[in-house]
Amino acid sequence: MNPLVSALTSFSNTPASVVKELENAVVTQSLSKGESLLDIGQVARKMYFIHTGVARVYYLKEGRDVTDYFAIDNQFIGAVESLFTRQPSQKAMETLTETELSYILYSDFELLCTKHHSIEAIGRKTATFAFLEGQQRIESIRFMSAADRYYELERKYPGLTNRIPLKYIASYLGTSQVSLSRIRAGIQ
Amino acid sequence: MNPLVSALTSFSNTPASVVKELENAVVTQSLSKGESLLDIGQVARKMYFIHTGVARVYYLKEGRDVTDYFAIDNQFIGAVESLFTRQPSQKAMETLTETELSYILYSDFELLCTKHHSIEAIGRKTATFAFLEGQQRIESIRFMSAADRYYELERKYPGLTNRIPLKYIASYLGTSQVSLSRIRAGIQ
DNA sequence: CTTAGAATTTAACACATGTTAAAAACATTG
DNA sequence: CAATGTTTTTAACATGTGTTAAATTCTAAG
Repeated sequence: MNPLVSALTSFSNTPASVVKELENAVVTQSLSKGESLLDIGQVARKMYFIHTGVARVYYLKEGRDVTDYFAIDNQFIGAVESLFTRQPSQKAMETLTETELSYILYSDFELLCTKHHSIEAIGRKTATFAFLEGQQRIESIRFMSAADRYYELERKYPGLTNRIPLKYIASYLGTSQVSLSRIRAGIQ
Repeated sequence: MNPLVSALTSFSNTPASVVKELENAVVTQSLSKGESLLDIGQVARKMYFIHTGVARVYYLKEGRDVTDYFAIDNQFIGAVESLFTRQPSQKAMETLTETELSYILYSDFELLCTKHHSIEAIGRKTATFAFLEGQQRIESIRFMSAADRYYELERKYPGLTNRIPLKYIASYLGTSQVSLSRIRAGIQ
């Protein structure tokens, strides 16, 4: 089964016929490093799911490149605000390594939600799950130091910090490259 | 119509019979200032909706009282992690003023989700909306100063800062009471 | 292997914000 | 209207982190 479909349907029991409809709506792609998945100003239309590789969502804040988050392994990635609101995205997405991924058009997903209660249930659970992840992010930003967030990132994604430039890590952690360097040196 | 029901059904078209089922599941209460809606360690079971008054979600972080967020006017409030995960809540809830509110048992809401596709759709949209609000909170924590967040709070809830103790505001804004005082004094 | 460019670390300084503690302002109650 | 306790502000100091810029290390191409 397609990894995206399998991730979605793991949230809920889904009739085989409905799974098949989902499968039909999903597209799989191989991309090389540094390819754009979405540019700033475009309306996002696709929910991506990374099979292998690393991608990031980023944006420009007062001229500076800020990484919003990374997706790796078996994770969803999308410019979620733009997907939901259908407004031009403030955020862009790109691959940071060679990447194998799938996507589904969000409009197709919504059609399937309306058509099948079981998909709607998946949608609710997925959104709920995403909400909880957001809450955890809020907690970690509010109460963990940049150092702690770095160690947490290391723990969660061992080796990531050697695979991609540290400037992306620094802005993701909400700190400067210099401070990240001090953290890595153990200076504090 | 009950304000909680009306807030939920505003997200989506809902058959009158289903609305009636929702109404039957909702309870309305009047509470005085300083009443507990949930204690730390309890499993949250209720989604609250404030008609009038102010309530807050808070928790203890290293012995200190930290306000997670406020609810006021026509807003939902709940210990959402605990509701969703059914684990004992790290967070507590209390009223800060006299409060008129409604609640629905989350288990009842989930039953209605399973029973009616239209409620499931409301659930998905509610969760999506909550997710987007969380994302905005993340942005404001990451990129706005405590001063800016204070002015934003003033703008969004005029007069709130005169209705409730500043220590709650300070911890909500993620700053100290002393810094908040400096902000209010315009010192910076 | 050499060299140019990028990425990372180190250095030096400025400054915003936290901390503790005291003072002032405000609220509440007898 | 005192008197007491609570809330808010002010003061003084320490420190962590951002900034700019230079030094070093790493990477990749010729």
